Amino acid sequence: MTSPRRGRRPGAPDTRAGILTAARELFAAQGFAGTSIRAVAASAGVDAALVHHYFGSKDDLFVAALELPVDPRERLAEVVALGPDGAGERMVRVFLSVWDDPDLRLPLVGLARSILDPSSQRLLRDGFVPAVLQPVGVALGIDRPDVRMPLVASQVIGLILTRYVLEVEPIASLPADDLVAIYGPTVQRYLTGPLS
Amino acid sequence: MTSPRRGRRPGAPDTRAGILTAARELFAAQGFAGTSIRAVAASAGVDAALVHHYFGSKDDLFVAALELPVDPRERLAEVVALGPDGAGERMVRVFLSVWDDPDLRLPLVGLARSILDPSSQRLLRDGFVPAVLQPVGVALGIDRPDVRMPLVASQVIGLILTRYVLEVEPIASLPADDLVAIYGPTVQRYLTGPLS
DNA sequence: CGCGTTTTTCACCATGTGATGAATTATGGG
DNA sequence: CCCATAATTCATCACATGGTGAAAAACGCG
Repeated sequence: MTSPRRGRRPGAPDTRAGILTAARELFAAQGFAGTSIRAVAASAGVDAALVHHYFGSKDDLFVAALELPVDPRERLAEVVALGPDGAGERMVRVFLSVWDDPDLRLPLVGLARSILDPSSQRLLRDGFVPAVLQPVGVALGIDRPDVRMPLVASQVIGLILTRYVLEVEPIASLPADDLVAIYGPTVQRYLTGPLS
Repeated sequence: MTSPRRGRRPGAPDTRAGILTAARELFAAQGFAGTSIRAVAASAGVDAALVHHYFGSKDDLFVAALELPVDPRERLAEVVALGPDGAGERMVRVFLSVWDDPDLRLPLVGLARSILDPSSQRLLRDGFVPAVLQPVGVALGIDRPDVRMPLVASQVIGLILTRYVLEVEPIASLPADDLVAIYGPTVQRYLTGPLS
């Protein structure tokens, strides 16, 4: 395609979607700090000013790129519906299936890379844990959800990071069923089992 | 103190140590990307060129700042010496005590913040797990250390991040003994217990 | 067809970053 | 005391970044 010196491209190229795709890939691969707007633009085949046009600031691009098309609470509702028995395995299975969804993987990896960034770490501590996980514990009717759900988080975070971000073998490539069998009992104990 | 326009300061100020301290604090608080050499210099009360003088590049400063005065393998030797029974609790206790050491906290937090940085993530996947953890599994004589030690890592990483970096309550403030009681059985099962 | 709007690039800005080299000051040994 | 060396700052560089505004091209509606 021959680009004009300026101005609108002919046809209906969805450059906005192209930018989002490029952003998701780069944020996942390189993290927020390691990804420049120019890199996103180059990867999308557009000029960097167009990124600003569509998304405003880099922060706004990040938010748009990492927007999940599903609400994790809906997926976790499947866990709650059947009560606390066996909830450990069901939770692990839900987390794995969410992460194994091709449409969600890049945004989720991009999000994961940002959790240790001081400016973003409250996303997890003050967002995900209280707003997503705690209500699950409450809905399950478990004892002390305020204590137990963070324990669940500590294992789930470790599992997700080692499998999908850090790619530590063999965790990275074990079948989901194996991981459910391994981690289900851990999560179950954190939910309902004895803690000492 | 009135600084001269240029030149050596009188006396024996250990500006090199001051720079290292400032670097440790800032890398721990803001991560590598969020910490500039000028910020380190300002915090140490010196000119940024002095940071280059003593440490060379920013990468070299990072390596120097995060150098641990202890070899974690020595601390983990205490775990190994008593064999696989009870090794779960001993491991959790060692990790907590290492992290609770005031001299080690800042370098460790700085390191932790870098584990999800794509350029550094191999430190953990190809460094810590095979070089530090795997030999512990081998020395303990457990079955399948190549599979089990990464599982241990997944929980230890989750615990350390939620307690010391993300500061998720109540994990962040529970006494170490409570955490040993909670996480010891998990690590023990990953070491020697049934995985399915 | 003309025009307003949308899309897109070019040109540029301010600021910050990691890094370099020269000038200056202090120190200690001969 | 002198001088070589080490420590320190100033001045500067090349480059990169997020961001802005104007000019140009395409589109679709009246």
